[in-house]
Amino acid sequence: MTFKRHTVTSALPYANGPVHIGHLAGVYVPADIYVRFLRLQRKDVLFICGSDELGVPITLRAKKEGVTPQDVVDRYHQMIKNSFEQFGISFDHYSRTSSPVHWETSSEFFKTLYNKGVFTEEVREQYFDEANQQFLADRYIQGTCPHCGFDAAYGDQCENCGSSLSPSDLIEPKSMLSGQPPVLKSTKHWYLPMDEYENWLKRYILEGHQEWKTNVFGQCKSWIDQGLKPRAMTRDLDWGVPVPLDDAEGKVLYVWFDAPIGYISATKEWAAANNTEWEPYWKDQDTRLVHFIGKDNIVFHCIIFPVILHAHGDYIVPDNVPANEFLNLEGDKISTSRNWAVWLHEYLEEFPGKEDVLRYVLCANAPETKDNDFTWKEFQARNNNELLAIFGNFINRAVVLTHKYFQGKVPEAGTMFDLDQQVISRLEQYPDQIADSLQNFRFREALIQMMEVARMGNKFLADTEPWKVIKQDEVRVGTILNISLQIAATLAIIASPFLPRTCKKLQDMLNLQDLSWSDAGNSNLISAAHQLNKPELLFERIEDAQVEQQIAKLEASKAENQTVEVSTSKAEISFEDFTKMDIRIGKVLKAEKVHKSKKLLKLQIDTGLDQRTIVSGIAQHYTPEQVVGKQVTILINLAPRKIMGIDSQGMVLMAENSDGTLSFLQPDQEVNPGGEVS
RNA sequence: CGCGGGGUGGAGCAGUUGGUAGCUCGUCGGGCUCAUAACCCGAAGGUCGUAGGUUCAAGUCCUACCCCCGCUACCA
Repeated sequence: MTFKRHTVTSALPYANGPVHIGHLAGVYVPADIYVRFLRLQRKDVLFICGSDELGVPITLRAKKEGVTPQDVVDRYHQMIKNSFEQFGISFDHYSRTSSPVHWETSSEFFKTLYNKGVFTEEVREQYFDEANQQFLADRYIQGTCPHCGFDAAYGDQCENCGSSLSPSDLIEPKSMLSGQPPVLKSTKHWYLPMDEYENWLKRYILEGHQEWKTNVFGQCKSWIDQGLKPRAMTRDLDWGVPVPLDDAEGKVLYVWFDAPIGYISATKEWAAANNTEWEPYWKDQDTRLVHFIGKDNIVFHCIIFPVILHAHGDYIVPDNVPANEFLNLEGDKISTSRNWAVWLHEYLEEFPGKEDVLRYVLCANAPETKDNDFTWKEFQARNNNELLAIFGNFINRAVVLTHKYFQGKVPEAGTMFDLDQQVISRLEQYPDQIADSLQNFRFREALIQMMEVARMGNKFLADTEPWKVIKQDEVRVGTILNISLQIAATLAIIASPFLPRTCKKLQDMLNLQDLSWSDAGNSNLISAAHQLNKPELLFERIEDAQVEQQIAKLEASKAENQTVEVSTSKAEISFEDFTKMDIRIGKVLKAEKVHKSKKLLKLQIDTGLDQRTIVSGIAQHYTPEQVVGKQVTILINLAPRKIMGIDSQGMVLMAENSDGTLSFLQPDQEVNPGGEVS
């Protein structure tokens, strides 16, 4: 099927922090490469994005900082928008979900579905935090797990034993906002009955889109096969798009309902500003809709949003959703809260003019099939050994030699040798190959092929040695350089989706304009006697010092994390309270893993008084063999508790390090079992 | 626990229907020199996560297990 136009979206960044290299590698760089490629093919393409500005975390952040949610999103929206622009992500329009157009659009969308009778209404009991006057999402409730007794289980899941919970399962629930016990209150919500769309989804994805990436397809298949459940499309919250119904006071649209509609709102804004129609981009069957996202977003873009669009009836659904995996940084997960990231706005300041270098590195190392790692050493190596040494060097050789021997005028191609013919015919094949990779979202592969063209140019020069031939045969040198410049010209086209700024420079140097993809591979792209401009270097070497500085910066934030994470002290207790605790030294006699548990070890301990069983959550830090025979400190008069069906009679005291590792508290000399701690 | 993706020489990836393990970068040695040292020649480096199994033959098929990441928390 050939498409008449393309609507390309990239995931809306959440306006709760700046953009980092993980976002870029996963979503924005590939999306931008794809879009620039389509534009070069002179396709009708619209590239849409915007800030996601609604939802709970922003309200929490605002509260913490003592400002309004609007202040928070204004700050980050501006910051994100600017850094994208400076970096060269070529959105046709970058909007935000707090814009009036978006509120109207998502509100109308909801109303349409409501009027069509798509939603089901349900009243349910939900926990409510009275101090904060708000309903609590499952994740904001903590309590004791009914299965393993872990006292910091969340309302949706216990991190200790892994069982999935609902908030009402928790023993002694507490609000994580106020620390107070929440109360149950009934509330009405509107649900999207996803189960009713299972057959449609099966046809749409499982039969219709087997070409989707394996990670995406597999995830969708698993969701559909497991059976879908109705999902609430509204929330009790004061920061969001109000539910446009009479009996919906204090309720807003669920962010995953309104956020993808943000793509549509942004399109409307763009159309209005450009005096054109928005509807073809969302409603014509010959439009190809593509969403670039990260792997955590798959279900929303592949299942929920398509169901919403389909239920509405007027809209097309995504034709592909190329989701990437995640990028790590120097071996650790990127984390906003731990400041373990390379922030785009900082990169732009610290590496001015090197936007393309980052694009190149992130594309070459993109997490297309699995999580990958970004290191500054690799960044340096790819710049120095690939961009500079292979790409930049070839261009420089070709242009410098042309100036040297022909005053910058493109020489005539004379008699072609076999080698020349071979190079030309390979040159002709590359653009189609690269196009094929790009169309199938294999950006890494496309990038390698593009670099092969530069490599081929270098090899051609080395094989033909014009600097030697010039002494005998100037006409032959003319032919050699003519061909070299044709290769350079093709590079100026096929590299431009990846390296837009560099290729702009290159085109200026070659004195070429208005190139399109179909010109690439043409062995007569630059005609004889065409005047080139002066050579200038496309890349500069990145020195060790620059890279070391970045690594030092990261180490500094790592060090900072370690000092900050000491938790504050607990409330004061009386001496009597203290003496109530019977703490003793014991010895581990036996240890075994608790079946079906990740973290628990069942320990048999000699307390001096008796031998008893204690279940301890240390399996991720110690193997059973390591703990047998160890002296440990135990609280022996703790009320027994059943954990995973085992009676645990006491608690082994552990010290926790800032990185979460646990170690035993041990006396520094052998003490007999039963020895008291006081 | 469940489900999805991944686990191939130092790094990033290919490995089609099972038949001597390849590519790019890096490392070491040599050649060449127009160029911000490209290109050529050669070398080192892999128990293809682990353990079984099927087969004349398995990275490739089957079974069990281990590790990393994600989803059910609005972190790409």
